[in-house]
Amino acid sequence: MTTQQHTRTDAGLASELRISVMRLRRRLANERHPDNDLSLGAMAVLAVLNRRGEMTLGALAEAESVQPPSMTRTVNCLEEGGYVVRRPGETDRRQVLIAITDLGRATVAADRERRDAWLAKRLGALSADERAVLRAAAPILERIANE
Amino acid sequence: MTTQQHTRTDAGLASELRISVMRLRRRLANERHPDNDLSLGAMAVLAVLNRRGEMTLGALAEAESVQPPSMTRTVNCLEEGGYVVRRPGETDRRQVLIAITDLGRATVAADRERRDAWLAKRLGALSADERAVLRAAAPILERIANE
DNA sequence: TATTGTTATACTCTATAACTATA
DNA sequence: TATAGTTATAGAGTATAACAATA
Repeated sequence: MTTQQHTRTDAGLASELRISVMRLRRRLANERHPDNDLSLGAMAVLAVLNRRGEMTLGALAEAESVQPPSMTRTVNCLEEGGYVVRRPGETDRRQVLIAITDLGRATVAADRERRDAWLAKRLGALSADERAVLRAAAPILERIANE
Repeated sequence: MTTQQHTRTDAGLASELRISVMRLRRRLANERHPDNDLSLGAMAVLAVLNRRGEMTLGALAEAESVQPPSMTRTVNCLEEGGYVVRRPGETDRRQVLIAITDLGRATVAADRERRDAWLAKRLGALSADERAVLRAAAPILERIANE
């Protein structure tokens, strides 16, 4: 009985979460950063590089849970814009090391400064309790997504 | 000081949430339902129709926060599969009313029964506290997305 | 041979603009 | 004219398969 109730509750929660996540992501994807032409995914890659330093393309793909060809495309965009540079791996020349540039770092910093205006504005409209809930939820969502 | 701290915290939260939501959504989109060939969005539309009854295409588009052409496509898929039926509006024949069929209802029911196996499985692995956090977070995310 | 990354190709979901039918 | 929906077209983001270079 208790188990069944849990199951039902989890199914409902899964459904609700799924729809919320889908919709929120769509809204976020439509909110573009005014100062640059980078997509949501590209900005996320830039943030990873900024945080973790130079990485191989493969490691970057794994960190973002995408396939290597997708990451190649994203990195191409970033490189064309001068946000990152590629260089061949030193010990293994099949690898490609990707590093963030000064422009990339400045972009991340500027972006963080007035980051996610759309979302932050809405977060600001929430109560402190609601924000606390989201703050607790974010790492759980992250963990689920990375499993 | 307090304000600044809030701002900083909100920016960080926005960033974290954004990345979590993006990634989780991508994972979810890759998890297909084994019994049918419906996309995540199509299943969501079916769920709305199941809950709210017959709706016009425009109302459905607004409910899902997509543009009418996108909804036309989704409804085409659903209609081809026999999950919904179209009929012209009675008072206004420009409108198209979309209703869920028995197959559609059965699909929603079956889907709910073993809904979101991927997500529910992961939710089941969480602690009760963590599930409670997500249960509280889902409607907040939903509200943010619908604003 | 196995692995790293790239190229080629295709699919899904979304959008905007132009069009049709009705009001 | 204005509105509801559709068709046509395009763009972003993702994937798989085939390929190149290196190990």
